[in-house]
Amino acid sequence: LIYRGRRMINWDPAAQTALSDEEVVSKPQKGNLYYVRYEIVEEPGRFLEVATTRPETIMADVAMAFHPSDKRYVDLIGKNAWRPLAREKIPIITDEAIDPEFGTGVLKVTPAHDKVDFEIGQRHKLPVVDVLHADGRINCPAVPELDGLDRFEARQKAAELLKERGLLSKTEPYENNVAFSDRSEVPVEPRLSEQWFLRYPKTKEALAVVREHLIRFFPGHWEKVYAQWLENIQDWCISRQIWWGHRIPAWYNASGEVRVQLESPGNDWTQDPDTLDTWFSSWLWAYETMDEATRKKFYPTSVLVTGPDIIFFWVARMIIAGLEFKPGKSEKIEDNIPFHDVFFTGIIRDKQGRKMSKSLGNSPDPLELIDKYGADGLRFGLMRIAPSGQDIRFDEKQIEEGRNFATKLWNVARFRQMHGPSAAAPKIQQLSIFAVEVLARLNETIEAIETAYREYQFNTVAQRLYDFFWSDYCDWFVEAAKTEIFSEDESRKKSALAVMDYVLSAIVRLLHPFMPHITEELWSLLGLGTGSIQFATPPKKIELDDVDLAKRRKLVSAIYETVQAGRNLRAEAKVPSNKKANFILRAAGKDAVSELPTMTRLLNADEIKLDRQYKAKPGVPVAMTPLGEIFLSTRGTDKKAERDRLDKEIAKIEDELETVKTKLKNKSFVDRAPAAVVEEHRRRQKDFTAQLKKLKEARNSLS
RNA sequence: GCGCGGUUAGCUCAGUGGUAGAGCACUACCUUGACACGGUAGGGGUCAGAGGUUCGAAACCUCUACCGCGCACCA
Repeated sequence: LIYRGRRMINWDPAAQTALSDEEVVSKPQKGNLYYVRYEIVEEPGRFLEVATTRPETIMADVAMAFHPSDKRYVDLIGKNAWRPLAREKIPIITDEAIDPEFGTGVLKVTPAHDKVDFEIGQRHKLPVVDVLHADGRINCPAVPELDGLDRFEARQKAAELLKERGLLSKTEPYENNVAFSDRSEVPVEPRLSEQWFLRYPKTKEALAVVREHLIRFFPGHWEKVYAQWLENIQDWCISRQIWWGHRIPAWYNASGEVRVQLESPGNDWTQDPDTLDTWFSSWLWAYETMDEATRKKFYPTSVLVTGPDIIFFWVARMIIAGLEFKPGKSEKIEDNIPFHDVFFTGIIRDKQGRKMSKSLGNSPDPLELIDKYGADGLRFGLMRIAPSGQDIRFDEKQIEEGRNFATKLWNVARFRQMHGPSAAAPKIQQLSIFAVEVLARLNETIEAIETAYREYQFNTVAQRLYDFFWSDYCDWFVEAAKTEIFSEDESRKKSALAVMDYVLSAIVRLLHPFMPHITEELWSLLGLGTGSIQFATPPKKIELDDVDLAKRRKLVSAIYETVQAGRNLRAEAKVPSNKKANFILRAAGKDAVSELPTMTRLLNADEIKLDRQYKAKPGVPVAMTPLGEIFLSTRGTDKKAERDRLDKEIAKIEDELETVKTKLKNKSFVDRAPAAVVEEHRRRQKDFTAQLKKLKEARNSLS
């Protein structure tokens, strides 16, 4: 598997070490394309022109080449050209690797400094002439003007030399991709060098365990990236000419023998001075962190959480290492894989979409963010915007939302604390319909969260908790429950507080992974762990089957809708928020009678009069609700304003009615759509028609 | 060149076939007995474009455009 060999590798001239393919990144670079003339030895005065970006390596040219089918140069096959720097005869050959479309269709073959050229050299048994030092300076005493110069200075100088000699016909600006060292950020040199390599074992198995989902990737599309890498995998150059890292356990003696072992074989042996690629050490991490006996038994990791940028460096290699090297390897392949799930996080980018980096200085300081928004605010804000597998565009606004959420949580707890102890857990049948509603929604939230957790959708978990807490709990339940909390009836009050506690404790526990500090604090401050209600961790869905759940929930949503319609009337009629208003409800049934006090509170009303016979004066603002018509009796009559409002409302509903009608007239829809969908449309048609009739009556009374 | 994402409100983004959503920003009203880091109401979208599948498409399929990323090439 592991061998030492002399091959073309990626060389970092700044760090002066070999690199693996994964440590090389290509970047577009602006440069020049130099058109250089090589004189034909056999035909003085005739020149072969070649386009190159690297005139400083001309001294290392060992041949000129073009594509065998290229008719322009056929007569030159077998002839020679004069190398213009370090003048020497070099053969003219043909090779399939040359692209006739590029430049002049002629390539200068420089096996020492280019991978493709090296391969051409091998095919044609050409020599390798190396004209670079390890640090990237020119090594060519034959051309004293260039010898010792840095490769980039030499490029300029070489072009000047050629120009002086009339061998440079033109220079064009040119942009190409240049391979850079990820480590030193300088262009890499392809270099023939003696290094240690690994021929990857178990690549087929590594592909299979992911394809067959013994290891699952989240999100799944990274499987394809992983597969693509494994399918095109090349041997891994594992030796580094740097001093930090594990020293390579290879020993040499004077007669050229090599031994690979941990201990020195004897005095006349010297150890390889090189170290191992840091990832060659890291890929053993899954089991090598444990002692000898333990690592034979199991892997401690079930889930690997990491960034997709190290899928090749680490994830893929850990899988391979597990399959090949796991101590106490089992017959069963699933026992040898180092983890079962891999969760790829997004990479946090700045507002412009750039990766955060020290050199750009675009990373926010976490400590400053914590100062401003709190540790929990930061954590929650981040979790809520962490989309599965997408990169995250960082915006401080989103952390601010996290802080606001934490403040909201703190404040509702403070409100709760002002109202003393709660009762023992009340029977479901005795709860208000609003309490039943919030408990039902808590159940739905718990269910949704569990599903999301299973798929590592942490943003969904955070979002569901955010919505449930802020909207269902604070905006609706707590506001509705104030009727009972502020009532004289102690038992009703305590029973409402008990539900507040129950739901709040569930919220605190569900939020704990996202906001550990504030939830811990509230848990003890509010005594949520010591009350009379027994709490399950994690919170379980509460049993609601024994009440007439659907009926109660339908009434709650009718009430909430009516409240919203009433609030809208207030706002439209410009009744200031701090002024009490009066409403009249012309309702068909009496379901809502017992809930009028709560509706009155939610509407900031003096009273809501239930009047089945109410004859509205023309111009009294009215809205249609599931409970009936609600009138805003506070504002006398402004016929014009009311007419405009009704017209707008009528137009809106007519529009929706039209959509529904069209669908129901469509025979294929009625025949083919699921019965429930058709039923839903029929119900809406009925509702809209009824609403429209009443709205039009009100409208007509105004004209 | 091959592959993977993306394109939804001014901004950042949710949304896996059935009435287009959230937060911020914006407009109006409000410091009312938890909260102005707040409450209530409202305005704002032919869901990048074209074609197809379907009773029905933001969603599924095909193509195109643009943005981002990876791999390969890069004389």
